[in-house]
Amino acid sequence: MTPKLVDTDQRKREIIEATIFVLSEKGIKDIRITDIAKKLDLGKSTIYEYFKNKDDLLKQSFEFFLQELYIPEANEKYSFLEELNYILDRYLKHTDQELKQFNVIIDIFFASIKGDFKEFDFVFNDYINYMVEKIKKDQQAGLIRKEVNPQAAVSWIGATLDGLGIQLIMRDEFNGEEIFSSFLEAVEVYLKNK
Amino acid sequence: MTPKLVDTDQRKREIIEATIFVLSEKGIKDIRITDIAKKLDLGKSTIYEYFKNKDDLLKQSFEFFLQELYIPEANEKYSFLEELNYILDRYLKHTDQELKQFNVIIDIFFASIKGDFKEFDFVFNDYINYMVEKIKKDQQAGLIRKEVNPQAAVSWIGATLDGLGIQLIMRDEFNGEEIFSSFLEAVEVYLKNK
Amino acid sequence: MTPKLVDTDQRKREIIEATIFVLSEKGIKDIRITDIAKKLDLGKSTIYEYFKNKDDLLKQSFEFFLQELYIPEANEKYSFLEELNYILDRYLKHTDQELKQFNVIIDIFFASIKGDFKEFDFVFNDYINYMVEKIKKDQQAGLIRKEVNPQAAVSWIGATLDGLGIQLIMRDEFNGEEIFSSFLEAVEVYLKNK
Amino acid sequence: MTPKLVDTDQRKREIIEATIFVLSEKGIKDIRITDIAKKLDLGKSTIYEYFKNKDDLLKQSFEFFLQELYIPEANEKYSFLEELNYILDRYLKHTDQELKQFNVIIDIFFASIKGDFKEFDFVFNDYINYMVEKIKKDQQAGLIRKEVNPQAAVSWIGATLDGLGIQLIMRDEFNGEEIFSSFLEAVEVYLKNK
DNA sequence: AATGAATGAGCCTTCATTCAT
DNA sequence: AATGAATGAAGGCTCATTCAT
Repeated sequence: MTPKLVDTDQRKREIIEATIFVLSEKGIKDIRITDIAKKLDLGKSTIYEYFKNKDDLLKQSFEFFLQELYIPEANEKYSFLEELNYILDRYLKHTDQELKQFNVIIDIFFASIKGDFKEFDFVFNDYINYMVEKIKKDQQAGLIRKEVNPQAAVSWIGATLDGLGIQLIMRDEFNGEEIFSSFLEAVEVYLKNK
Repeated sequence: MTPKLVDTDQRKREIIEATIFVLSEKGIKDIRITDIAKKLDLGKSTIYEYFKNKDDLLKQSFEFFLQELYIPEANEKYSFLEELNYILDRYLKHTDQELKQFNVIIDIFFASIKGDFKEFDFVFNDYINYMVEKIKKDQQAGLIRKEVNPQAAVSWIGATLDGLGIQLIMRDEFNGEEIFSSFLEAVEVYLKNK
Repeated sequence: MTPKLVDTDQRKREIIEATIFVLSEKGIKDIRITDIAKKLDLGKSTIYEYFKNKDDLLKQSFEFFLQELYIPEANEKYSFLEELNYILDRYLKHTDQELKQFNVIIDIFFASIKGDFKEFDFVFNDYINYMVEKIKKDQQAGLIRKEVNPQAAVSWIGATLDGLGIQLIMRDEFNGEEIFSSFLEAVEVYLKNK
Repeated sequence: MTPKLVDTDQRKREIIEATIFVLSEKGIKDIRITDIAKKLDLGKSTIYEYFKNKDDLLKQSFEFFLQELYIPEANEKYSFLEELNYILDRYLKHTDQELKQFNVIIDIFFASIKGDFKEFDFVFNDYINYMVEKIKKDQQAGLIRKEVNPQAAVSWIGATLDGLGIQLIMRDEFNGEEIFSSFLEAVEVYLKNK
């Protein structure tokens, strides 16, 4: 029994990573199996050894991408407002590379909306739940007033983040600085308002 | 010279309306000229008598759709907050029919982001400018504090509206009532905060 | 019985003339019924009142065009060499308008070769016969030596004219002057050589 | 890595040859990708694996065809008149197969004139240059008189060859023998005339 | 495990032609 | 006599997917 020359899992991951790369360049509408194969210098049919079909490949790529993306790990110690601040800061200082990644998120987002990949709702839900818990903790710590409905607040604040992310991509002259500080001020006033 | 048997403007409009209908059912990714023709019981080629190509048809359909959609004139008398209230109210009481329309907006929105129909930026820009003016007027009327940067405020508030609209479609159990009132409160506090 | 408002023959001729015009602009491969109708400000279907189909229209247009073209009338008094001279002179001093006409001839020529309009052989045959007769007359008048086979000579001289006509159209820097005088000299030497 | 089961170069060549065959049967106006595929018992889309599009296929087929056709090397030792003789001889003794090939030349020729494949001018130019050089050499060897302008002579002699080739195809009762000898005599007299 | 080659299904688009009025 | 409107038929091309090796 000879050892595997190429780890199948490894190869699978390579394909997924190539998929995400191509996705970030071309977008979901224009991605072609051929592009991915070419990127890896593999035959098209090889991809079908690892994935049932294009949809399967995309789905698994999305999953992988999202897992990599949302790692709220070390942020446990931050308050809700601090984290919001941190997120917007990342929006602001994004690299071109990150901007491209953002495009992938948008693709997943809209595919999810359109029902093509309904199963990705959970990601957004997970994130919302995480933020809701944060607000509750802050309320107990007295950082946020008790009258605020955490679910409701996170819903619209999350919506704003989504909308701002879209603007970030769309507008060439997106004046993040001003907009974010206006938004942050509003959230702060609202959450602490006595 | 025989009188026109079919009003071509009328027919053109029929095609556009059919296009929007099919769009709301299938989405921009899956719309086929065949579908539209079938819906109208027309031959495929007939459509090409009225539109240069698929892109042209979609573009004109989008234009028509958006014109029908955004008719803010009558609202001139409302203040910014009142109008925001009004918009969210329409979100809340939407019919199934309107929900489907929302799907079309998402498509236009997405296509616009993705650069496929860059020309529709203007619609969103128009709307933003309209809101900015409203805030300025309210600031002069003393309804909104002078410290607020109208541009910045409208940017993030608009983003929220976009994000909420998306949630509206995505989530089956979207608790609009609570979310909107939380959002409105935050905006109000922010704009009037002394 | 009211008099005809538009003479049908007149209208038919108009259509034919428009066809030739469009032909000279776009060539046989790219001519469209629509173009002809548009040129005349007529409905497409009107053309079908006068001609069975596109082929019929083209055929009749060709016929008309050729009849107009080859009018060897007054040239009766010229000798063969004089006429050759005259033809080449027209080649040389062609207007842009005539060059376009030449394109039509090429089209007819090749369509005829390709068997699409086999019936136009006769035109070229007519012309050849006309030239053959001229040579014979010149032979009797002692202008051309008796040893020359009129049929054979006209065949290759005609071939040269065809080939030169093609070069005239093809080559932007076609140096007619030199080429024609070389050709004429050769023909003269050959026909008169004792 | 499995060995190639089908030699792609071979297959590409097969497609080109099939294209030329269909071209010789149907002509450029009526050739369909379907025809070529059917001839080879291949799927239409297979052809698109080897050629970018129909134009590309035609262009490459033309190139291949012309390369096969014009191989004048070995004739270096012949004088201009000998070569002319040789060419006309080939005209005369053409097989049916060659006659069909001639049809392909006509197509290329016509397409080239019409500007559809402008790039094939070079073939004809190459041939003309080759002949011009031949005449110059003969002039130095004293076989052709110095007064002859090589460029001009080749132009009209080439034109004659073109025209005669066309007649060859068109006329069922083309009396080559007589015509060619008349033409050759004329050329000889002209080139050597003192 | 890898893939080269092939393809079917399907889409957009063009254009000559028809037919009721 | 004229034509507006509609369309069938056909062609080019794309792309995910298969299958033998």
